[in-house]
Amino acid sequence: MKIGELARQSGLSVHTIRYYERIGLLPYADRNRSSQRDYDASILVWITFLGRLKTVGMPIRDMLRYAALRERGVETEAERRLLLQQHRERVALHLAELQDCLLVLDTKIAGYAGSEPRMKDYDAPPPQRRRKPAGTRTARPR
Amino acid sequence: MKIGELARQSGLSVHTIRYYERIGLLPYADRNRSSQRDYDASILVWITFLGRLKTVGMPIRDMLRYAALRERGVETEAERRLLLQQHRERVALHLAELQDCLLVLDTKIAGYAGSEPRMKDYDAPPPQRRRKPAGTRTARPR
DNA sequence: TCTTGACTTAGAGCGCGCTCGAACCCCTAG
DNA sequence: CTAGGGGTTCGAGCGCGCTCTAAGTCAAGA
Repeated sequence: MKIGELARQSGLSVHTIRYYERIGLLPYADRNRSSQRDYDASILVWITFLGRLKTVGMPIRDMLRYAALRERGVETEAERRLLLQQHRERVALHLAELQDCLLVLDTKIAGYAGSEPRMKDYDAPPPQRRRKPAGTRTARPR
Repeated sequence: MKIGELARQSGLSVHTIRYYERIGLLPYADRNRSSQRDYDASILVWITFLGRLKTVGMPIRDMLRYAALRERGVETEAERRLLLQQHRERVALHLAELQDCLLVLDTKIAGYAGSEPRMKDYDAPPPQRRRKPAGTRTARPR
């Protein structure tokens, strides 16, 4: 499979695939005799997994650590597990925070919806006095 | 309240506060006679709200739209509600995705933990053939 | 009076994760 | 034979959200 095909199948752009290889997220791909990358379908499994790590917000530098461990084989499994677990915790925290905020947002949305009892907080006119008349960009000389 | 104090109380850095004012996320603050920003505590309410929008991943450009509407007063409430609702939907979707991925991660972690039955997929040696011998950076001349 | 430290501005720089451009190569169909 | 549509490399550029620097002002305490 050439890079364009892999792009179609993986959803990554050709540019991104090359970029990922460059930085080490994707293993160096064999080239055919015209120096074109020739992929095995199995790479899709790894790309899918990377996609999931990305979805859960793992930064590339951590994916790189994972990828490096993976290339070193079975002996690194414990370490890989740890890496995933640690990120898992971070995600769980973030998830909780997200849900909290979502609740607050919902309350606020509900407040906008009802015509009478409105949330006191954020809807008052700007708490600071008004913006300076436009064009008066802090005329203090230096 | 001067900017340093606001920074302490809000958790934003002084730099960030000034940046937010510059781009319009925070209303232009009054200056005292030495040109120093003088904040009213009520600004904290707005900053807190901004923080929540940030937590739920709203890009600054959307916060700006919201802030602009807010400065225009009560008549823009419907629009603001819409803005929040739309973002709410995006977040809800993201949340679901996140939870899915977390499940998959957990399965994988569990796979690493158990010594015998391991997930077939991602633990095989790299699906591509091995990385080129180090140092052989694509010697094809151009 | 002098020092310290918090403040001011304009503008440059940074880390992240891509994204694109230039200039070139190679294969295939018409 | 030629045109088109893939592919290749290196390296620059971009959008985001800050973050920092330089050079200066100002006010309070020793």
